[in-house]
Amino acid sequence: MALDLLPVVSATGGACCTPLTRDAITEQAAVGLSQVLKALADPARLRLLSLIASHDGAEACVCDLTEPVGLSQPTVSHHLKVLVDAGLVTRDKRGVWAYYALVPGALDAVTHQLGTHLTAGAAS
Amino acid sequence: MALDLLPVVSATGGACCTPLTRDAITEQAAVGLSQVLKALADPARLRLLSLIASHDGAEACVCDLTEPVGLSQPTVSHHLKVLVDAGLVTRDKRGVWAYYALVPGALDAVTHQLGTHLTAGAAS
DNA sequence: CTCAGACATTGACATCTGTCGATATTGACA
DNA sequence: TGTCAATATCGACAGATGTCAATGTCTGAG
Repeated sequence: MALDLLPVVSATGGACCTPLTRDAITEQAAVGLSQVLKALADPARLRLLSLIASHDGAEACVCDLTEPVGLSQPTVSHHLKVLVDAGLVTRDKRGVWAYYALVPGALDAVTHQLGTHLTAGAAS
Repeated sequence: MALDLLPVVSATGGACCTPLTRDAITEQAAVGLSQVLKALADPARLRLLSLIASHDGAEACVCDLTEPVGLSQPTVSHHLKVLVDAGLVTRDKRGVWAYYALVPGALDAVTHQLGTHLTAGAAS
């Protein structure tokens, strides 16, 4: 096929398009980053993370968290599971109580990716 | 009613609770922050933001964005509206074309709030 | 004025998400 | 072993969300 010899210019007329200066985020990276952001994008979960960070040693048990957020115990447990699945907190069951702690650096990784891909003129 | 004289200790037995070292994020701040994070928490919108950031001058028109993300034009327009409403990008219609540009500092404000409230031992 | 093209809006639909009540599971203790 | 308390899981429900086809709106060209 000699079709590849044809100039497929499609003649847009030199219109609106501005030139690219670098590559955008990949589909795969966007999906992964959005999954962590989805875990963060809820008022209850933000409060839970903040409460955990505010406790001594950056860890807290469910009984510390249920009352301040004003939600039922199953709902709090559900939100904490979402945060664990997103890799933002860890769960450590000691006896009857479950202690949740921040994962060091997890949030930094998110903000770093945001800055890398979503800031004008950011190179690496 | 003399009920308030009763010691309502509820005797939890001095159990699991760790002490607070500072105040957590307020409900109001959590709602506001989560709204911006919801706008970010979508693969298509992350790619749109990244594409805009990758264009010269950190701005791009819809015709630059529809094809790379692989979605229909109304869907892209919808996502861009979400980003505008969240204060992450601006819309500037010049003639027939609509140019979308990053809002400088908008992303920094988000990451700064995350670091302030969600990092262990972060003071202010 | 009419037409064509770029973009926004609408309406509809399937799917995802947050919430709760009810129930199951687990560990401490008598 | 049996009971109690802390937490997780299940089932159900209302509301939010992402997507597209169809249509509307606006601008520039002729």
